Amino acid sequence: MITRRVNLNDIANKTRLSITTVSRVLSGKAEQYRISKKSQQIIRDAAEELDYIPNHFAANLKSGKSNSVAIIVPSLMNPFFAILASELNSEIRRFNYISIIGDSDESCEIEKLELQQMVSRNIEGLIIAPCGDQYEHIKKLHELGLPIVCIDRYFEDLDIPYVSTDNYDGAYTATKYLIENGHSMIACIQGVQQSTPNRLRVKGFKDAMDESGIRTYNVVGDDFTIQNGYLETKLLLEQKQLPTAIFSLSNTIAMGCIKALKEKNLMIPKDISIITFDEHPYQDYLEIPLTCIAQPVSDISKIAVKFLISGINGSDHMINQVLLKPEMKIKNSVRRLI
Amino acid sequence: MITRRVNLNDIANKTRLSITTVSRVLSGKAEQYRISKKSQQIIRDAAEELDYIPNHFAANLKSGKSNSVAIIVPSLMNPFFAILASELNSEIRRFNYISIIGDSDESCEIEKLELQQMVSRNIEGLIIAPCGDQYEHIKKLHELGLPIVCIDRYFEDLDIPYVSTDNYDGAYTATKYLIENGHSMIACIQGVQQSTPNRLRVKGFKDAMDESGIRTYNVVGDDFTIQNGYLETKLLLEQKQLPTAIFSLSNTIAMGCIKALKEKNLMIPKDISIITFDEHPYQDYLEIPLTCIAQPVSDISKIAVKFLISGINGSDHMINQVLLKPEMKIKNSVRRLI
DNA sequence: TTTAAAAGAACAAACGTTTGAGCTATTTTT
DNA sequence: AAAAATAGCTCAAACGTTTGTTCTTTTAAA
Repeated sequence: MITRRVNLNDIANKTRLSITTVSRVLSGKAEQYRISKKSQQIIRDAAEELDYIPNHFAANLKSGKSNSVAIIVPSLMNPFFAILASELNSEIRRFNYISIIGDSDESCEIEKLELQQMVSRNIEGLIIAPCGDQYEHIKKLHELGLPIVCIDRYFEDLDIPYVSTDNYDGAYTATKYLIENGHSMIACIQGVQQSTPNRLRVKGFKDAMDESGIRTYNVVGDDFTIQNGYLETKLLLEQKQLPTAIFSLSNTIAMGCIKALKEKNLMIPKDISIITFDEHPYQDYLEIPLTCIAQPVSDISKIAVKFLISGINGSDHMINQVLLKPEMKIKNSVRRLI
Repeated sequence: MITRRVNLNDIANKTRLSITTVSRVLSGKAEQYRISKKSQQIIRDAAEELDYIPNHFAANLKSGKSNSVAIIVPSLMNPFFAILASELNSEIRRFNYISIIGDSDESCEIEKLELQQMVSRNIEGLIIAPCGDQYEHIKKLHELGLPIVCIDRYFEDLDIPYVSTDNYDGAYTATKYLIENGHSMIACIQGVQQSTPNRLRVKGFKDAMDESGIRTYNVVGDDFTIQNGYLETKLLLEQKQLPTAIFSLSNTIAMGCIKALKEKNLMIPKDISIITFDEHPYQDYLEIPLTCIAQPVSDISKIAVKFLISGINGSDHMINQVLLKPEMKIKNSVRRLI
């Protein structure tokens, strides 16, 4: 800014009242400190007239309250996280907090750096979908007293609050559904292996398979990206024995999957069936709407913010680690084989 | 935070050096102020050991540099803006700035409020896709010296820098393409009417129609949402005389469009052709990949950030209002009628 | 050897708020 | 009429940095 911003001092000078009084009126503490209605009006008018915009930095320096929280997700390019971040952002704003959004690009190093930057900006809380299984830096902050809520990805054996989907249940349900429809040659394309959701989804998949006495199955892949879905599907299609169904562990993977199938002129669900984790608004407009395990993104956001705000206000919830049930939405991408 | 954070004073005490010296070393001004290598090392070691994280608020209060900029878009739910915000976010980070992302929800009131909040957080710059044609609040900030870059939507008659697509050209090209393919009954579904891109797209559409001697055409709609695309298409399909082609002015509108057509069992492009503004990664996976006018989102982001950083550094570009040519990507959604 | 310059580090004020404590004038209670 | 309470407001320190100036010590030049 070229021109100096108007500050409390300017208003104090103009109104011939003290900075203290002005501060108290403008920060809503007028009643508490018995400032007369008249003075209040004078101050408010002056503030209005001078276009006063408070300096949060100065305020925070003294009060310790920054009114900002951080949101860190592994990739904003992934629509799942983009939508999540967007919902969190507006939910947080409802509590008069501002959010600083960070993208760790699936890198623990970047995650640490971003976290540092955000702490140095005096965030009062953190909502994070950690990118891996490294949690030292997060744990340290938690122990320092920073309210933290993990979303989507979390650490099972830490006592950091989290809100996520019941990934095991979702994967188990999806797999059972495939099996019930007569599939037994099922390939599973996974995402980031060391992430909790991925582990649990794979576990749900395997358990369902095992329970049904199906011994041979493939679990491949290593990233929640279109790219990974595409490449892994390509590879799967090279095998002598083609799978009759693919279980994709994210919407991005599913997209890559579809692309690879298209290239081979394989039809869904005629030639191969697909079921995927995640719902995406556009999924319904695909050639074949995909049967999916929809995560309750809105609920996750709302609960996460609720937990965080409670934490900030020092009133922790009794339970603060929740898994919400996902919903299977049956469309047209799974063929009935029996 | 429960525990007090480590500050410069703690490090000064530990190293028996002054706060000033510590500050200078840790903020990279050691050489400039001739701090000995030895002292530098001592200080850096101590900082490391104590887990020092600088307090940006305090730093900013003195220096005036907040190292943060604001990004405000009309709706993060719209993938176009979500992707744009995401790209801007990472581009800005490359310059060691942090971005605060805001969502004005297509409301000028919210936009003003957010802007206030951000200014009070001492942002050094602003990248905004303003939601309407109201610009007083933005102009005021600009005159106060805050570097601003408009993206996507902008004000033609202000001298605020902007980076956007050549919307007129895109719309003109798209319309001509439809006409060349023998279409003459063309409906255009628009978005927010008072936005510059929308106005120019409509103008491009009309000019192309007029030039081709086509006098009758429909321009309907009022929002860049799936909802709007859906409803307007529904209405269009109620008419006695159906259009042979629809020109959708955004990817969201196109989605609504497709939904309405599906419900009526109309096939693209057999029964009706579609061309749309915006490209979306998922668009290619639709039943019928949509022919579209792709905006150079990455380039827009990079140029916008470049302009902004120049502005912040006080070195304004000669030209700072640019329109990038969009690219028509021909897929399969337009039928050749002749 | 004296003087000047350079190296190395510290002082202290400032940034714009918030906040506990204190002050004066007025009103209420005794 | 004196004492106590209340209303209304101000003082001044503090938050954790940055920064222009100043101080001391060492090194180089005369």
